[in-house]
Amino acid sequence: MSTDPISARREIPDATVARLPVYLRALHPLISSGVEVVSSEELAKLAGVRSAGLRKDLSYLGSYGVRGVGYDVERLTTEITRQLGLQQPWSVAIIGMGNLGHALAAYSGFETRGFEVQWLVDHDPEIVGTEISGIRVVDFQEFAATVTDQVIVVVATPPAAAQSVADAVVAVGVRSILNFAPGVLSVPGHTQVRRVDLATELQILAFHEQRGKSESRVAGDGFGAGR
Amino acid sequence: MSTDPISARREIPDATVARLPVYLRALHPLISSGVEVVSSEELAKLAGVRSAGLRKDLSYLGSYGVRGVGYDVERLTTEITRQLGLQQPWSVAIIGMGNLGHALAAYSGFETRGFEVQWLVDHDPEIVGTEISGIRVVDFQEFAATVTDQVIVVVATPPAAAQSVADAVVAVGVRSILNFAPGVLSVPGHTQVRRVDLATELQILAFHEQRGKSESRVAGDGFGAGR
DNA sequence: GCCTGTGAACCATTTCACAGCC
DNA sequence: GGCTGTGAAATGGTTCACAGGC
Repeated sequence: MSTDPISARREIPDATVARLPVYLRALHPLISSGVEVVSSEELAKLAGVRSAGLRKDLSYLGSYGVRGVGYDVERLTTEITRQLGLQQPWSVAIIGMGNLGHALAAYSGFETRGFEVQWLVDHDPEIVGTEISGIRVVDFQEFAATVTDQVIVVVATPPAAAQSVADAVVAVGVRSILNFAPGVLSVPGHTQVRRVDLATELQILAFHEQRGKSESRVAGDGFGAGR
Repeated sequence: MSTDPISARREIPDATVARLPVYLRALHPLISSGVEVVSSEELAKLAGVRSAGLRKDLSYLGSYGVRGVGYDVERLTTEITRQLGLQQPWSVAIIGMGNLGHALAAYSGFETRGFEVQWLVDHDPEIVGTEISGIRVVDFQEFAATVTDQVIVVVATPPAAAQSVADAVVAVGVRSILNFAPGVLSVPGHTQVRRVDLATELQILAFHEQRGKSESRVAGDGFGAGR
């Protein structure tokens, strides 16, 4: 089934994959402050998970800890980065330059996290050609003509336009979409879509607050950790 | 193993709760177009899930379908709305009026989905007092002085400020936080936090694209549905 | 006949607990 | 002694398949 060039023989569970970025983020300040070794207990606290869960997650990547000592911060960072495929940066195209598109374009977290915004796309002739955050806005034609491999498309259009944008980018060969527009996108089976929806998140919070069920939960997915 | 055994009347699984907003959204166009009855098959397709899963989810709410017929669109909408606690609107406070805060303030999905932005909060004196999307920006003091019950706080500050903002709102009695700032917030056990993080989402997409593992997945959580 | 509601089987994930190693 | 790595148990979630009711 897998035709893996290098390692990656191991099947990493989806739930673990979803937490790796959190670990990566938690490791960053440790590197910056010169910490060389971290225990599963400490890192788990920083990442908001339980130590047993963290150890199990990391065990899927291989044995990068030292018993009785902990994990080498730098090596662990390298390894997670490699596993996520973030050694070489990924190109990002943001489609839809409304309020949200603007905000996403200005988001500084891209470059530091292995992504590079390479296209800002809109169909409004008033906006096309202008510069936002130092990047020239292009129309869809130009995006389609210059799009390369290893690209992730961020859909930040109004809901009504989202599906046709999705169809268009899929037609151009894009296989990964992050959808900020409300609603479910219908795409062919080999395309991945992740959805980020403000109203959904608020509604889930509302449900739990309404019931006094407010147990601490660090969202998205992941084994909760108290406190 | 519930913490409070007695009030655990009808326990709706977390995974189901996370999908109810999606169903609600899928029902909306049906109502608008006057459809009165929908089958689990049809609604599942609209929501991007499998029909068996949809039926199981809805069964936790009670028996609101009719065998041989389907679900009454209006009644189902009412019931999900009720379960999510969205009959009376929730107040939302957005803290941090940078690019993202602006975009969120302008987001039109709030009102139609049971939420009302009641406070825009920033600490920059240049911004406090100005109007954004028709709402006056206040400082934290004024927010703290006027905050009511049933409020959800959206944290849209830079990462460095997020934890202290969280501490401050928790101190004021807030128990539900939607965090857009990268990083994990540490809060007391009775507070719920959901996290929305662009970089995390992109990294998960990168992982899957890197492996040819691009199977269609409707993100967040939820049983996937092909097509 | 058709479509819901649901026990039972199946599968994924989390937690436990401890063996193994520094 | 301390901390990782991991089988095994427990939990939670999804899918199956069909009984039940219109």
